Amino acid sequence: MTRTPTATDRLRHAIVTGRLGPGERLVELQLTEMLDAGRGAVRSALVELEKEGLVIREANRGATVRRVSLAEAIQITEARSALESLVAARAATRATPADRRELQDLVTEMGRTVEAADHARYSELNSLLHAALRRISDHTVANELVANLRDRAAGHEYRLALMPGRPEHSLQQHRAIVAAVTAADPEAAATAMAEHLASVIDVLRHWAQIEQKAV
Amino acid sequence: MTRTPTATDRLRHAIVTGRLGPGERLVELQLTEMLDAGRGAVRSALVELEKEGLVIREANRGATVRRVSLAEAIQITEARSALESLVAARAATRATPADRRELQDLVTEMGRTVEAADHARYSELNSLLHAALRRISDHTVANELVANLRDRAAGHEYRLALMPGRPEHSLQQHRAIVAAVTAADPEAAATAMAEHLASVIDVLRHWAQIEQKAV
DNA sequence: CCGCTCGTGATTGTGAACAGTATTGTCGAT
DNA sequence: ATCGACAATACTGTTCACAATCACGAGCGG
Repeated sequence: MTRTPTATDRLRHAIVTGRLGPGERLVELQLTEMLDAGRGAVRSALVELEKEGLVIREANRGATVRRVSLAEAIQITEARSALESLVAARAATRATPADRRELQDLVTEMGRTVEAADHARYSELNSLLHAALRRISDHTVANELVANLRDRAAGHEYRLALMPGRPEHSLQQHRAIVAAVTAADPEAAATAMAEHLASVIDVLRHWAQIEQKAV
Repeated sequence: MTRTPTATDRLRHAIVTGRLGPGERLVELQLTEMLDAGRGAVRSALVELEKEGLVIREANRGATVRRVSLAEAIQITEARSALESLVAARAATRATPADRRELQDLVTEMGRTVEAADHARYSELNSLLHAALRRISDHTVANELVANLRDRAAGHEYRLALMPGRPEHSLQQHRAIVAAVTAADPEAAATAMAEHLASVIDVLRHWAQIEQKAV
């Protein structure tokens, strides 16, 4: 029984997938037909998504899709790094033999997709791997926060996989994470995860410099 | 011009200060007079506070103040630990001389209150110190998350200061944090903060065991 | 030609009424 | 006395209309 997605879910999806671009105006009346919901539900959705950091609302001036700057994307990833390190450490202490198998299977398939240069599938496996770690960690609070942070930075992360040489780099880091988790070594898992996200942050910083030059 | 607190702010305050206890029913019509706001604003406040984890809403059954178990309080503090370590590290790299002075003044006053056994003032200084670190860190994303986590666990933290011997212990840890920050040593600041919150978690775990025996 | 004021349209904010749903209390049968 | 059906109640969820506010542009004076 997978309950039907709420208006909030649909609106969130439209934003993180980019169907509604940054800065786009969100007029309540328009959203009622787009989401097929009453104005009350739409208002509620806007309030929720504002709390999630996906939307900005100004009094009497309406809501817009939030523009997240590169500087903010870096902060988001830093926070994610702190939390996902915790998640990885916990996963290392809690993973069952079946879990370890699953993680290893995921990285081996990631290796194949890197060879095949299948970016879309790689990105998907990437998500699956992180999701698996979150499930194994069973840390409700951290998982909720991480999920939110991921959504917020979605607009900036999608181009990561397209960077030349990046998948190989990323693959190695994921191997290190999974190795630490399967070895039940929480400290190593945390540092491996931190290093992985630190390298993501490096890329973002690099882009930030380019962007500044362009202006 | 400090803008007047919204209905959401007032309701949040009532919950974190314990004026509305865990499990208490939140009837919209009652809240309209308690907060002096329309039902729309009350609804919006409930949605927001649900996102903040302070309130639970069930369809057609109304909202209640969320009960946070000790196990959850531990998770919350773990997540806070991860994020506040990041905050402390950033504060260490960004603190100005004036900031360092302010931090040192705070710990010396904390020392005096410990001698005087002034629990209330100590708790207040504790908050001020953490708040100062957050301000100095200038890490919007992490600060927002930490503020939220702090509110969530508020119901469990208030009794920490009453534990015998705890203030002395806590004071030492805060000294270590401030020392690392003033020394501009981010790694040391992060680990000092992590140790501080680890000891808080230890106390919570200790309580959890007692609680289990009591059942 | 520039700046200011004032109207107008669009959109949010709010209050009231109504409908839908869970809960509680009551009555009757066994 | 206990249980089940059923009515009464209390609340939430939704809709509607209207008031409040802001952005934009026209008109006017300098």
